[in-house]
Amino acid sequence: MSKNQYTCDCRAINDIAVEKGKNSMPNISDIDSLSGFYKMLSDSTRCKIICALKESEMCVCDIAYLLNMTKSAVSHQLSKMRESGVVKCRREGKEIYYSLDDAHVSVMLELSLTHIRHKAKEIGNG
Amino acid sequence: MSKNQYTCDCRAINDIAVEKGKNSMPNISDIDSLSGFYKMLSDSTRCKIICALKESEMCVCDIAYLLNMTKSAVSHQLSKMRESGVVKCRREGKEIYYSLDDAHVSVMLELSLTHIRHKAKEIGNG
DNA sequence: TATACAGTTGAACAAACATTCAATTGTAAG
DNA sequence: CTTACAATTGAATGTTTGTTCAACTGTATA
Repeated sequence: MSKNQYTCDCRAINDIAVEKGKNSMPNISDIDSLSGFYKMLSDSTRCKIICALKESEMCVCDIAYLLNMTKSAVSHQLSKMRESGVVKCRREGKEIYYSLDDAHVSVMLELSLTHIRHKAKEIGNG
Repeated sequence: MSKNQYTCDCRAINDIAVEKGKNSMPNISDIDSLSGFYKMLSDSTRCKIICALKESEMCVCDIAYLLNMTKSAVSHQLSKMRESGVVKCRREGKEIYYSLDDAHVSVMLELSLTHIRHKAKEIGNG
């Protein structure tokens, strides 16, 4: 395994490790979906919205009030979340009600929260 | 429940839903840790590094070669990942070997990948 | 039809971020 | 001590992104 012809500026040192990594690497499309999925969860506003909607559906005003934000800011985020299939919505009169459209997401949030609290405790105890 | 005094530009419409959301909302510190944790996973380069290190430890050259990137770019990312406790490292001669320092992370990545593939299939089948 | 309000949308702006580049540190070997 | 190379670091750059602002759409009601 020698220097490759693109942007890498060195030779691989451990050929076997590199080969193993190469073989188990998901394809680009899957990697992009994966990082995109986490990008959706990487903003504190969106995390809060998911936590709120886990309890009950809410209209934009409810969420804006709860999070102390403008309707516009909330609406922009909900729009992104809708595009990526995290939430769905329905109109009822003047209001538009949002709810979670991906059961897996809130389960994962809970799981991660437990993990993070556990890790914080570990660090706390040295 | 009336208009609040900060940046929200409306009244809450469903008081009970808002109250429920409020009561179950994690504290700010936990929300920040949560979104920060996902931010670490939200970049495709970092996802690839985690996938690679799941197989075996690697030095920076190996990773740079495998991902076709410069050592510098890889090193910058590894530095962030080390700070947030995702990877750890050890020196061996001139090389510095990186490995995963958080078993939970690679389990979660695998879980999310399964979820994403399943969802892609759903959409594919209508 | 006019008013009020829920919600959306696009442009603008500032902050965050990933990569590049050049300089530097640390270690091994001649 | 000098050379070579692995790796790190800080500044610079272009891109992405969250929020604001103002204008707009859609629905209910007087």
